[in-house]
Amino acid sequence: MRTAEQNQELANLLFPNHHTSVEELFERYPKRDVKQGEMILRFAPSPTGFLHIGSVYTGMVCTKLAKQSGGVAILRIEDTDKKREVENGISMIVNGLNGFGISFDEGPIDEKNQRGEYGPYMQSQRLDIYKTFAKDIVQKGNAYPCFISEEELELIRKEQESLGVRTGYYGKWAKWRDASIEEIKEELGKGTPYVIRLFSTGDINNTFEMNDLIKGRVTLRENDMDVVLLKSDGFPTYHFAHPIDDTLMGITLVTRADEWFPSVPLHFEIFQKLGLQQIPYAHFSPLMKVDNEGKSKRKLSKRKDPEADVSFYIDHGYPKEAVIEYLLNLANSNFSDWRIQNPEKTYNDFTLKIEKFNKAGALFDIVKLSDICKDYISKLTAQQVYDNSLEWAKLHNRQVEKLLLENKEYCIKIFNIERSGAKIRKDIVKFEDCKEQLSLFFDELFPDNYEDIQERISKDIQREIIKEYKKIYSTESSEVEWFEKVKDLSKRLGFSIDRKEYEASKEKFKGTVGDVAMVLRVAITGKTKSPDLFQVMSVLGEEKVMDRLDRYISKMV
RNA sequence: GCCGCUAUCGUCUAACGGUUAGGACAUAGGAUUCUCAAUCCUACAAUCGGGGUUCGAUUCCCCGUAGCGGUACCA
Repeated sequence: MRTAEQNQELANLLFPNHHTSVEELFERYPKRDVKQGEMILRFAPSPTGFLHIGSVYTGMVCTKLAKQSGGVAILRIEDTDKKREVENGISMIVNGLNGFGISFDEGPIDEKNQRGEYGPYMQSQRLDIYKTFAKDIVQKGNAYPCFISEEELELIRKEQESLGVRTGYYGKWAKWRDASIEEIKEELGKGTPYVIRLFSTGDINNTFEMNDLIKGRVTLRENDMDVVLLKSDGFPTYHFAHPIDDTLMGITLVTRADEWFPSVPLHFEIFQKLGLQQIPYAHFSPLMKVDNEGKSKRKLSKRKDPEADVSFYIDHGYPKEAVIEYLLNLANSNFSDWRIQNPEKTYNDFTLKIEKFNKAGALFDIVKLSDICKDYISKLTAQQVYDNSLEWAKLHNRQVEKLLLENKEYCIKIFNIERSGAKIRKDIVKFEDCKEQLSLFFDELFPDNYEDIQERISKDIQREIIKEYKKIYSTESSEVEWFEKVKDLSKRLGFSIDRKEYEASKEKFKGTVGDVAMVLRVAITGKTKSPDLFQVMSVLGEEKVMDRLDRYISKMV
C-alpha cells in the first residue's frame, strides 16, 4: 500500500502539467434544476459509419421517455476508439435519426456544431475532463499506472488458462498494482507506454443487490478486475467515460443496451472510487433474429441481416412512422391495443412506460412490420402517398420520379383509387410499391404479356365480350350503373349474373358476370388481379380504355 | 471453461397464487350481387423438463436444459 503522500506524488508525476480540479468541473457543469419526475436521458452511440435499427430503437425510446417526462434528451458521441473512426460519422447518426423523427435537445448537430450547455458532447473533445478525473483517482490511491506489454498480458492469460483460473488482470496477477514509486519512475524515464488501471478492492466472492428498472432486482458479484481506465493514447475507455460524462451531464437514468449489463459491478466500483453518486440503470434487451435453421436466436447483425441497417428501410421506402410504431410495439406491447383504441392519434400521444419493457430479447418480425406499414399507408391521403412516393423515387428510381413529376394530378387520382368509402385498399407496404401501383396506368410501364385466361374463356368468347362491351361503354355512369350494364351484357351473351344459379346448372351458361368482368380486367390491366375495375377505368379515361380494349383484341390473334 | 440474465401459441405478448391461459400478427377455412387486397366470422395453436412449498403454481423456491450476453488499451 502506498501512503497518501506517495499517491499525491504519483499523481503529479503522471499528470505534471494538469491543474484543473474536479471541483472546478462541477462548477463548470452545475447541477441541473430537475423537477420531480423529469428524466434527463442520453443516447450514446459510436460513430461506426453504420446506423443499426437497434440504435433507432434505443434512440427513439430514450428521446421519447425524456420528452414525455418534460426532461432533456441528449445525444453524446462515444468516439474514443480511434481505430474505428469514420468520416462524417456524426452527421450520419444525426441525419439518420432525424429521418425517423428522432431529435435531441442537446448534443452535436454535425461534426462542428453543437447545442447545449453541458458539452462538448463528443468524447474525443472531453479528454481534458477525463484527465482531471484520472489525476484525481490516482491521487486517491484508487488507480495506478501499468506498464505491462501486450506480450506479457498474453503470457499471463496463457498461464491462467493452463491453471484453469479466471483470465484477466486482477489480484496477484496485476503485477503493477503494488509497484514502488521508484519502479514507476524508472519506466516513465524509459518512456515505456502505459495505461491507468483501476485499483480494484472488490471480492469476486461477495455479492450485492442492484435494482435495474427493466430487469428488476438482481444479485451480482463484485468486480475485482483492474480494468483500464485511460488507454496509452490518453483516451478513456467506455468504463471510465460513462460515470464521468453521465454525472457531469446530469443524467438521471442510464438507459443502454443489454450487452452492458455484465459490466454493472465494474461501473459500480468506478462510481464509488471516483466518489460519484451512483446513477440508476435500465438495460434494454436487444433486437434478435432467428438464425437460418430456425433453431437459435441471435442479435440482429449488420453483416448477415440487411434489415439491421436503417438504409434497408430507406431504400425500400418503408414509412418511417410505421417503423417507429413497430419499435414502440416491441418496447411496450400494449401499444398495439392502444393503437386499435386510438386509430386517429399519432404515436406521440402514446405514453411509454419503462416498467413495461420486456426482459428477454424480442425477435425482429418483418411480417408484423409490413402489417403496420399497410395499415399506416391506408390512412394517408392520396396526396400524402404521392408526396412520400416522390420522396422515395427521387433517391431510388429515376423513371418513377419522372412519371410522378410530369403527371402529378393523374398520379394522385391513381393513388386515390379505393382510398375512401367502406372498402379501403391496403396493398402498399412501402413506397417502393408505388411503381407497381402506377404500372398499369402508364403505357411505358404497362406489361407486354397479358395473363392468360383462355382455360376458362375461349378466345372467341373473349372477343365477343369486348366487341359488345365497346358498344355500351361510356364514362358517364356511376359504379352501380356501370355494373348494371355489365350484368345486362352478361345476360345477353349467355352468362349468369347469380353465382348460386350458375352453380346449380352450369351447363345452361357460358360462365358468370365475374368471368365477363375478368375478360375486361385482363384487357385493360393485363392482369387477373387489379384494383376496382370501374375506378381504374375512370382514372384511365375513355380514350385509353378503348385503346386497351383494341390492343388486347389485336394481341390475341 | 467461468460469470450473469432470460424462458407462455410459429412471432410479439397478457394473466393480485384460483381464468375454459386472453389479445395481436402469421396460417387455414368461410362470408361478401366482378378479381385481388381490405373487412367480418370461424378454426388451428403455448405455460422448456424434473422436483418441492401450497387446498391450489404460468406465477414462489431448488435442480437440470436451452437461448442470450459478458469474459479487450471495442463500444
